[in-house]
Amino acid sequence: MKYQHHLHAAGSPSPGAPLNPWASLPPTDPWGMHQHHAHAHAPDVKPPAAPHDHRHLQGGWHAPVVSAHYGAGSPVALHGGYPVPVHQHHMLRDVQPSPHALHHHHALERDQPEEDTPTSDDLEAFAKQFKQRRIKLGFTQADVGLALGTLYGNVFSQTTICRFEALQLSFKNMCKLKPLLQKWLEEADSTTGSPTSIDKIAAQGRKRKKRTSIEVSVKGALEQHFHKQPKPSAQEITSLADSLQLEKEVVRVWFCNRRQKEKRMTPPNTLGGEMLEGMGHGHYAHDVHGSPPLHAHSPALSPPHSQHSAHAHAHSQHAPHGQHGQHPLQSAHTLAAH
DNA sequence: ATGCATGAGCT
DNA sequence: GCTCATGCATA
Repeated sequence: MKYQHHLHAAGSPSPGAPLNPWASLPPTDPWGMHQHHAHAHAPDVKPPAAPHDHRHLQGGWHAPVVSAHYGAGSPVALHGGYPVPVHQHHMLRDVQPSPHALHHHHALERDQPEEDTPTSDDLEAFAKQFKQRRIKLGFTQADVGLALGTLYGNVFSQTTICRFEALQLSFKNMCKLKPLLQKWLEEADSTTGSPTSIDKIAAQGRKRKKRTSIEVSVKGALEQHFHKQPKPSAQEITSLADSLQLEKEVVRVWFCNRRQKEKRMTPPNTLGGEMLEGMGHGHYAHDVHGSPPLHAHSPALSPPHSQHSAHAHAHSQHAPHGQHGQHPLQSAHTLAAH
């Protein structure tokens, strides 16, 4: 029960959407934020008012109610505060279509596939195109994230932009972000040459747990268990955590994150070291950095079929398997010294 | 570029 | 307690 319910409105984010009237911050701040500006430029910004305004994502992200007093008065304030090589616009919009971009339509203008749900291939093509142009224009992933906030009210981190470009988000998530990035691309394109600096506010102050680093050997053990039981019970987690000498919470989160990975568009390689036998040369099924061969229908890949049943019950939680059997074989290797 | 983490929203 | 979107911190 995930996708079915509310179908996203990814198709039309209504380009004509009025610019957000920057609202003011709500009095309630779950974030102990109140920190003065961190001049220069903070690594990233996080609107204190709405960390991530998910009030109801995918139902069609609504308008921005983000707060933030970005000193941006202009609708188009990009650049984060570093020299931006202002390039001239040129470049065609057409950038190497996928070898299989066969749309019996016109091979031209393949921006908005139709008006609704894009296909995995559309996303893949767009992501690639996006990255290319972004770079040509001289923007970093962080810049784009910020610009989106200034432009539409939804700020995103470098991480998210990066993951979008690498197709490391769920299909649904990709669909949600595409329209925004697409719009940004247009804006950035027509604005090539109007550097506007904005202020970033540094809202931080949250006490985040220090990232616990899990040893490789331990990760291997976790991977192994994951293959046997992707969704261990609380009890199993406890004992597993115990035997691995990790906090239960850490283990629980690890599994959650691991599961999420399985659902990305670009599936993780759960390869052990099993393919080293027999073949003296390792040749992976696919190149992680070159041409993503993501073509098998993975759970996250299957676009929500144009089904408009207002009721859900078919839960797609399933585990379609099909490409699922990536082989558990994970060498446990060395013991963990601790 | 990614690993671990937080949190909203559901169940 | 899970899923999902998202990001700080880090490699």
